Amino acid sequence: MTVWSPLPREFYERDTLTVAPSLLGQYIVRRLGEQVLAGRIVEVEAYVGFHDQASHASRGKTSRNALMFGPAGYAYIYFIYGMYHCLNVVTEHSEYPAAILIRALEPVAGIEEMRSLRGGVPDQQIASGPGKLCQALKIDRTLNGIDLTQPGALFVAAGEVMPLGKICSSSRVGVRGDEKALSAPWRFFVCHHPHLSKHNQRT
DNA sequence: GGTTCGATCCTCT
DNA sequence: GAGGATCGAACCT
Repeated sequence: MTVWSPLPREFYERDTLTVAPSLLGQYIVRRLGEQVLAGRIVEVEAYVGFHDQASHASRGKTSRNALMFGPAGYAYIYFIYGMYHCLNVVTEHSEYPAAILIRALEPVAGIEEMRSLRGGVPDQQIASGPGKLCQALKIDRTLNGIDLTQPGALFVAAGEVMPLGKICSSSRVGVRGDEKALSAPWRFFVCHHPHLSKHNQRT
């Protein structure tokens, strides 16, 4: 049985564009009673600061995005398009809005349950997208604000360090905003990994 | 109180 | 590649 050891808060209190690629290779762990579901992070996106037009924080602090303005190491989970949830980890310090969207996982534990939650799609599609991985791990707004540094129902556990040479980046997916927001290469992923979301993979 | 629309995904063409 | 699903937050009036 694998021991899942949560990453400390200090991990998230660094510059968001440093934390984002560092999350690749770490694990998202979801506990459902006795059962443990887990996946290796293979794709993320950074949303940083007051003026990132792609970020929910760009229009100021609201009840929805308040967590982004809070301390690091907590989950910011929101409901989107009437049917999906997205999981973010909050970074940096209080009163500065920053978070990292978890976009894709490679399932590593509880795969049978994840398959079932996803309706039996091929394994490479179980968690290959932000909405999909929330389905696969049974993540919804009831987990919004949970402390990801504590070994509870949802946390991030230490994995292996991803070699720099295996990390690729690109512009972010599905965002709107000014030229800067559209062109910023703030999507990070494991190059050529089979469990990525379906998008162009330029380096 | 009404309208708009989204950090998505699936299905159909 | 286009369109629909489906609903709550945000932003009007």
